Amino acid sequence: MLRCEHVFVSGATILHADLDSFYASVEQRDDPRLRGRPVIVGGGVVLAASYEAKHYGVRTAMSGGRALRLCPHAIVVPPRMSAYSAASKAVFEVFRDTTPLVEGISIDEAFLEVGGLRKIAGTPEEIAARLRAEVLERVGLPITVGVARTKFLAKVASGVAKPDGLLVVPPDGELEFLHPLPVERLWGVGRVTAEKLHARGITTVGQVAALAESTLVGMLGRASGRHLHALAHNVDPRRVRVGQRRRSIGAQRALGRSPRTRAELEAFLAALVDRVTRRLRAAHRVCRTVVLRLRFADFARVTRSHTLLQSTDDTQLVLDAARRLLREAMPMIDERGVTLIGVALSNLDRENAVQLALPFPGEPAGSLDAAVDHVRDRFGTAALTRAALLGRDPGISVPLLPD
DNA sequence: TCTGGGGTCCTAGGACCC
DNA sequence: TCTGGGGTCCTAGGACCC
Repeated sequence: MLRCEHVFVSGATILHADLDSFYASVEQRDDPRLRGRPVIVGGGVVLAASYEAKHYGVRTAMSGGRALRLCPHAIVVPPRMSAYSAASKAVFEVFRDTTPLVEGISIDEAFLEVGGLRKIAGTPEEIAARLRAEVLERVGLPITVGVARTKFLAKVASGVAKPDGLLVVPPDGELEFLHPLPVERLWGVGRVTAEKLHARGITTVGQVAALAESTLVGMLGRASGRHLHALAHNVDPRRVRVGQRRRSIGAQRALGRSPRTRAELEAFLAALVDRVTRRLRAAHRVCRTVVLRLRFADFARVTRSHTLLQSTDDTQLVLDAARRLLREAMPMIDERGVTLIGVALSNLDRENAVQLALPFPGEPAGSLDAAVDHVRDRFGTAALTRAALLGRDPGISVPLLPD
């Protein structure tokens, strides 16, 4: 019988590893008095709840008041972000000792590709069991692992196996596993989408799979419809990718309901910009778009953004842009009352024609024609306009060519 | 039930370009 | 002077995830 390596690789070789109630588990690990008891991390809002608390219906993102009504004897502890960050680093070390192909999804979950390790490390199931034991031994935290042929199914499997579980979905049992599950298990189905589906009597993945893609697109829009159609049939060709970079960096602050003066808002804004640009520089990255986020008393949200001509990691340049956005938003704030202010930096590391044109203004005037030709040929006339705008700053005029 | 802080991706219109 | 099809970038909003 012929056996070749790709037969193995096409089996269930993707692990989705997910720490259980991560923040709460770290608290229980570090304080023995919390073990076996309902623990809530966070104050005004539940950031994480131990399984003992979840048993009473406490959920992440629930208000603290409601959580305590559901579970009056819960122990509420303030978050210790640095402890969680350290625990996450230690767990990711275990991941990377297992396989070099690790794709981090968030602070407490990752995909691991183990298809090439069969000869040296055993079957994916054996590797997953060992991974769980090692995370417990080296970091002291429970972790659930789902194993499947696709990323999506591995994630569904870990969700079903929680807490402290291991579940392998064999390639010949995928749809039997998937189709009886409620639609909420599908990645990308939240409250709004679930309600739309429920309204048409659709509650299981199997019912979604029975619909034509065009029907789903009609109900949910193009991207969501196609996405859901594919997932319901377990079509997910995404590979595990190493070294995915963040696409935005942000910070925000809830303000409560009391009215705020413009001076107060400016002070909050400066603190947020300082925080976020420090993180930007620590990551050795630059941004080009500054986003101001606001939330009003009625919980409606708006964003206002400005894209700079040039990428930067400079606190003052970002703050100048953020201040302008805030100033323009003041009438809205005065009218509606602001309850949250945030700053996000996006368009990270996006080089464009402007930057490529940058060296040219410093060069002898004779090379400007060559610079203009170069920019226009490579990036079109629009890029040339931007290059010319930039060229004005250093006092050098780049001639705009008639098209 | 009265809501934190950190993210991702998609849509849609307008400006502009080829 | 009026016209099509295809593309990018910017801005704003929204759903969703942990």
